Amino acid sequence: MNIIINNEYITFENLSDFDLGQTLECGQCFHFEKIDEDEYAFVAYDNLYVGKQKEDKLIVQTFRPGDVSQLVNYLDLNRDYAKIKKELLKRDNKLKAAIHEKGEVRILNQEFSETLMSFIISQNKQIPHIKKIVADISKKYGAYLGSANGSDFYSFPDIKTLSKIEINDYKELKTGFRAPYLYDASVKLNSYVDELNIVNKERAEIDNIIKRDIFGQLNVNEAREKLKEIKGVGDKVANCVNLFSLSYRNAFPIDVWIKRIMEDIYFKNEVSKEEIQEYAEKLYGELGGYAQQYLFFYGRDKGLGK
DNA sequence: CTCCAGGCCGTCC
DNA sequence: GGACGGCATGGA
Repeated sequence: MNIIINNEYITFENLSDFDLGQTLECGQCFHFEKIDEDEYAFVAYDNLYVGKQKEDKLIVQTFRPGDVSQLVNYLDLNRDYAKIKKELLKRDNKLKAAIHEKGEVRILNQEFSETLMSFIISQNKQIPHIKKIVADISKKYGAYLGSANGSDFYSFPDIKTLSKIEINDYKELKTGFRAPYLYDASVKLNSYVDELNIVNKERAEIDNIIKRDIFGQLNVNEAREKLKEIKGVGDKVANCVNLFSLSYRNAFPIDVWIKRIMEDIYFKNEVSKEEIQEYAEKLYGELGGYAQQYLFFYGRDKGLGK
């Protein structure tokens, strides 16, 4: 991979095992819009990016001076996915079709607070509606970041701002029964900031400190239980946060889709979530998160097990 | 009109 | 500890 910086444009050359569209559309994040063929506007932390990819070349427009390494880390571009896929196929050749079709997905390293709130919203909702609510919350409480293709983009509200949002405010944003859950999450997020005595820090740094000092010493099971202290967070939401934000690549979230897909591919009949969890752990081990995402995206696209 | 959505909670046994 | 209904809202 080669990186060239020219004013507000960052160009990545010789990319491998990466597709921006696949990475954003696979269901791991909700704060983006497709604005043209192979062109996406996406928000990470308090940055807006507009990326256009042609084969192994990606050009990203930025909207304020920032650290390139932040974007590289967000997109997980410094990891050897060829090696991961090779190892996964060695463990289980049944992943072949999924990896062949969706093998250019990368697992993002997203901001903890936004990922947590987004996946609390995600329960019992379809992806387009999750995206709408995330955009609405950002528009109402976040900061304006820039415009792309006629649409305005806003940051997801930071923790300090979240702490001022009341249950009824969330209800007005059509979050329904999730409103008290979102409120409780914002209280917990704020308590982390207080507990760690984080003052006067930049947004990304606050995120780093929470990840390091609250979750850094925990294994994936401990982190999941810690997250479940938040109302409205169960096994599935917790594992999504583990995988897509806290970098536990062995987390294997089980939702209605992955359950049906696993039953279709491996079991040929209905099995419990616990059984699937155990099976995935044995089969994929520390690479479970990658396998889960290839399977989820592939299966959802194919309508497997519907 | 019905049924379901990247689930989880409270209550029941 | 396992099963089950309820839950807000929107789209098929």
